Amino acid sequence: MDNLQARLAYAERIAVFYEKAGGIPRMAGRIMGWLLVCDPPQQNATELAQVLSASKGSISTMTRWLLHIGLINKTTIPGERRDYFEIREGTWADLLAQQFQAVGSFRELANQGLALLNDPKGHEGARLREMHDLYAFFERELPLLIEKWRNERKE
Amino acid sequence: MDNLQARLAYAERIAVFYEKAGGIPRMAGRIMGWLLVCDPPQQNATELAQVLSASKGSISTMTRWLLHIGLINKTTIPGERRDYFEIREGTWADLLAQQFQAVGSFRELANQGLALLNDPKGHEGARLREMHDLYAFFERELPLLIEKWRNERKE
DNA sequence: CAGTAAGTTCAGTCAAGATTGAACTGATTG
DNA sequence: CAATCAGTTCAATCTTGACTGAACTTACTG
Repeated sequence: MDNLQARLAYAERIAVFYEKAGGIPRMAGRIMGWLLVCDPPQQNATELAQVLSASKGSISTMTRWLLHIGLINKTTIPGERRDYFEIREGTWADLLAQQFQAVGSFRELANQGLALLNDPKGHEGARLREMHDLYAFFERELPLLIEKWRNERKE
Repeated sequence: MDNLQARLAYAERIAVFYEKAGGIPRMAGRIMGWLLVCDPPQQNATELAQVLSASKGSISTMTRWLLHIGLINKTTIPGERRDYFEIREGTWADLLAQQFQAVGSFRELANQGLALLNDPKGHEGARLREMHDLYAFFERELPLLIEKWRNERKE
């Protein structure tokens, strides 16, 4: 690999981004970033710890977490006892779909708020009704969009 | 207000949610939550500090931030020198639109990653191409959705 | 102009959570 | 069985950033 430094810097940029945007721990973001540009695409824990200058401990914790979230795969090569990690195919659509789930919770939260008001249908409830209607709209539409994407992709 | 405690608990729930989902500071979330269910919908800094058991300092910092982001309005009642804060109308659509902006940045990040590879169009680039295509798709579609919402709303 | 009320700023404190490092388990190999 | 390697766990440390409280600015009011 010629441009190791550039790729590492890239992994770092990915990490910073995901930290801000999605609340993903820095080190987990580094792993994701590195797995996006490393060669070969499969890497074991020791390699990750070395190239990212991280402890085995945090690699272990974060890979477990990334597996749990479903962003990476753990594979083993027959005859080897090391575990290899790689970006899971379809990760991104799933990740977005998961983030979109929050929309449903917000719609629900708006409902709970309306239940607290004396006159939910009156002027007092306008703030929460706007919130509710918007989130309900997106709760309906976003899954359709993801569907559309998956169909376009298949062709 | 009869159910003060319930409304405060609600503000807290909103705060926790936004903290997880969007990286919004806890106290800013409390202010948003409270402004959603308080009566009247306008509240001044002193009232906020009192009801939320917070220091004037953090109220000042967080209201400034919320104003900057555009989630609330600052209004003044003629003849009074206090500032009143309220949820801005159209806040939610704007907030979503803003969060959707991140999608564009991700598409851009994917591009930068592809530029690092020796053979972006080959097998090596498959991971990043998937990321790129998905985000490009949503970068195109999401603004249309918001548009659609705004139109539906107007009618 | 003194007094008071509203709001801002900022240095210091505190808490949450990421990261490390060392001790551990378990599997493999000579 | 001793030695080594891969990986996990967890207590301790370190970092980041929210929050407070006190000193300050500004503006109104008698």
